[in-house]
Parts: sequence; C-alpha cells; structure tokens
Amino acid sequence: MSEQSKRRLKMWIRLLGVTRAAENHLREHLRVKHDTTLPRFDVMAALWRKREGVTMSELSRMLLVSNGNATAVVDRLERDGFVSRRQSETDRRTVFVSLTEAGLSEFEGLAAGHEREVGKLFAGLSEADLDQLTDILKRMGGKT
Amino acid sequence: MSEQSKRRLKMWIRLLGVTRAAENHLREHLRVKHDTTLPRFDVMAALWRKREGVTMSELSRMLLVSNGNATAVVDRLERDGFVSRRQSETDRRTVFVSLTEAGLSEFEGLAAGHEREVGKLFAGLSEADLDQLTDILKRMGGKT
DNA sequence: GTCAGAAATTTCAAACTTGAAATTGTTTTC
DNA sequence: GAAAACAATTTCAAGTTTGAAATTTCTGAC
Repeated sequence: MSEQSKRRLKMWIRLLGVTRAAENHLREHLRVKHDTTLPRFDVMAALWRKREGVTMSELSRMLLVSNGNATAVVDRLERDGFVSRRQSETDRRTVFVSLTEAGLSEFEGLAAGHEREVGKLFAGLSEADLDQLTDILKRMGGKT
Repeated sequence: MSEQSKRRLKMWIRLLGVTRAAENHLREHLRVKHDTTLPRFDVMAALWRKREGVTMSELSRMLLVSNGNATAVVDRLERDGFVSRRQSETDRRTVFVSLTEAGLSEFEGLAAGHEREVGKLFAGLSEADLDQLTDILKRMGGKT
C-alpha cells in the first residue's frame, strides 16, 4: 500500500478516536444531567431543525441511519409523548414525524447544555482552526 | 449562547456527518466484500496492532467502548475461531485476548481492502490538508 | 492472617442498529 | 384498468452497545 494511503488511514483512525471520545462525553452528559440518550437527542435535534415535520425516510437520511433504526427510536419517543406521527393526506404510505409540545420543551431543556459541552470539548480550537477544519470537512463531505 | 460555541457546534455536526458517512461506507464494504462487520474489524485491528495480546480492559480502552461490549464481540470472534482467550498466570482475574492463526490471516485478508477504501474516501485531501487535519485532531484529542 | 476495598471480567436488561423481508400504497407501462 | 415496477414504512432476527450488578480475585491496612 502506498505511503499516501497509510497517511490517510492514520488520519482516519485519529478522526474516529476524536469523534468517539466526544460522543462518549456527550452521551455521559445527556445521561447524567438529563437522563436521556444520544440517539434520542439526535432525533429530537433533527425534528427541531425541521419544525414543520419530516418523513421517516428524510429523518433516517438526515441522521445517516437505517429506516428500521429511525422507526425504533421514534417509537420510543412517541411512547414517551415527545414526538407524534401524522399520516400524509396525499400519500398514505408517508408518515410525518414532529416534536410535540412536550418534545419541544424537552429539547429546549437539553440543547443549551449540549451546546455548552460541545463548546468545552473543542475549546482548544482557535478561530483559525475552526476555519481550516470546516473547510476540510466540507471537502470530505461530498465524497460518499 | 455565544457565537463561538455556535461555530463549534456546527463544526461538530459536520464532523459527525463526515465520520458517520465514512463509517457507513466502510461497513458496507466489509459486509459486501468480506461478509463481516465493523465492530469485528475494529477488534481484530486492535489485536493485530498488539500481537502479543491485550487484556479485555485494554481492548475496551483502545476502542473506547464498554467492557460489556468488548466481551460480546470477543465472544463471537472466539466462537468463530478468530481470537482466543488465555488466562494470566500471575493474576487470575486477567484475561489476554489475541488473534489466532485463522484470525491473523482473516484480518490480513481484510486490511488491504479496508485501507484502499479509506484511501478512496479521503482521496480529495491534499498532503497539506492531511498535515493540517492531523495537527488539529491531535489538539482535539487530549481534551476528554 | 483477615477483611474491607479495589480491580478485571462477565452477565444482564434495555436500548440501539443493521439489513432483509413483509406490508401497504403509488406510479408506470402496456 | 391490470400488472409490474417502484416507494415508504414497519417488522423481524441478529448483532452491537451501554451501564449497572454480580462474580471472582487481588491488595493493603490492621
């Protein structure tokens, strides 16, 4: 294998390590301070961003998870009253999911703390670092 | 919330997206070409790096997963003959895990293809990008 | 030496996740 | 307008993952 690809592999391993460590930290924060989980947070965050509601397919595309996964997490959030499903009137296969009032205020309770934790995690990065990193990530994104 | 922390949050979301997309791609490759999974690959890769064997605790620390998780994946790899457990002679609580011959050659069959896929995924990054990214990731790493 | 605490691992329940199959509904093609 | 292809969601089995509790073993204080 080329030296090039070895460097990329090392970078990938490092990237994965940073991401996992950050996820673990954020998961711990959600668990201890808010008694909830990362997947639930992710779903609620996606529904927060698209307040008007999203289909199950859109949701799983946004989160990069399988349909079955989205169904399972939404099931539990629905059981707990944080999201609701509404069938489309024009296409009866389609289901719109959105935050309930309770879900909205639940998420608002989580979001600030989450943002603060992310800020702490990456406090070591300067403005210039953020610029560079964002630029590079943008170019990595369009690949898959 | 500060503008600072908003930028960090955006960067984190982007980072997570890139990482998830790459993981999905690599998972798909392992599934289609080698009929295996990412967690199995991760464990075998860790055991490849420390050929002399690692304890269960070391393994879960290396992979940033819980002990219970390491136990479960190692159980299945052991059932399939790819890893073996050996009890420490000096401390009977401790278990050393290592690749078997079969595990070694299985991993060697996976590694090259995996490295090639990583290379493809990040082909868009220049040498300078890799330098910058590695530098930034190093500084992000020591945080948690 | 004994015993309380710490350490390494496993076990367990619940949640998460995938990918394939099943279900239901829509669209296209003839 | 049937039939076939396609699309959205759920269901399901198997694997993954967590975090807490249980088990076994070691260590240190006395």
